[in-house]
Amino acid sequence: METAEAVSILTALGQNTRLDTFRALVAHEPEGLAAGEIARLSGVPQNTMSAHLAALARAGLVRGERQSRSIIYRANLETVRALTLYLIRDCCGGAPELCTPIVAELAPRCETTGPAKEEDCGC
Amino acid sequence: METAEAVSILTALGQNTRLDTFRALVAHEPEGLAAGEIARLSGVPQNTMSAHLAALARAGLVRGERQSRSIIYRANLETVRALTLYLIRDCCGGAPELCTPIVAELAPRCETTGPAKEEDCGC
DNA sequence: TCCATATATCCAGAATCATCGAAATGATGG
DNA sequence: CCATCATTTCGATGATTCTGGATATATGGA
Repeated sequence: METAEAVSILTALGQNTRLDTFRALVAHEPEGLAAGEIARLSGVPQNTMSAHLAALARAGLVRGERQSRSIIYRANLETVRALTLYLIRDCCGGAPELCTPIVAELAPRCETTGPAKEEDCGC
Repeated sequence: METAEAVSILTALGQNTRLDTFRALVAHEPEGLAAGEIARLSGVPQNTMSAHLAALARAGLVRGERQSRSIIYRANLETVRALTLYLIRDCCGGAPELCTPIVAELAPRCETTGPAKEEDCGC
């Protein structure tokens, strides 16, 4: 991932309404939510929410698909995965002390066989 | 981490100059860089960079320490670690298909014993 | 004390963003 | 075709952010 793309994703998530919206969509995977329902759940006017959803979509964080009258939005976890790996790799390249604790915390199973060595860390 | 804190970190990194600056500081760990040197490397006026560094510091992403005349800034990887775990856990809670591939990609060693089971994933 | 260096703060202009009322677009059923 | 519903687009307003010139503060040396 290029830095410019990371900036756009970080900017999209760096706003309260949008981060909340994204979290709501993640929580409603895989069914998704209609745009109007998202707005109603958040107590935000529909056109305001529409603008935020467009921003999230531009960053590749959500995708909207027309389904009859409604447009169903769904979270795109692949983008979060790419952003996460960008952050970890970009940091881990210069400082492996970041990668190891994250892996250790996410996959405690790996701890029983010892933490991953630096040269095995995909960073 | 609360969502409000995550928003402030994401906002701080969601700006080109600041993300570049942070990356430069990560690359110069653990010595750090003087504020003026950062500005010169980026070709950004000194006072503009000072404002960006203040924003990064407010988000806990960097720390400045006076050393004689200069103020040496250093990246705070702990904040990136916390943000990363927030993103993964917040997403993984609703969709474990995010956590597993990240762990698999970061710690290939864990793959040889099979990917972590969902109930073992710290998400 | 005076000067040079290094950085932060103050301030203002330009640009971008968030918000929302009003109107337009698109889909469905009668 | 018309009425209705769901959503987006338009347009305007207020708030925030980015930027950089000028100034203030802090440190160290002569």
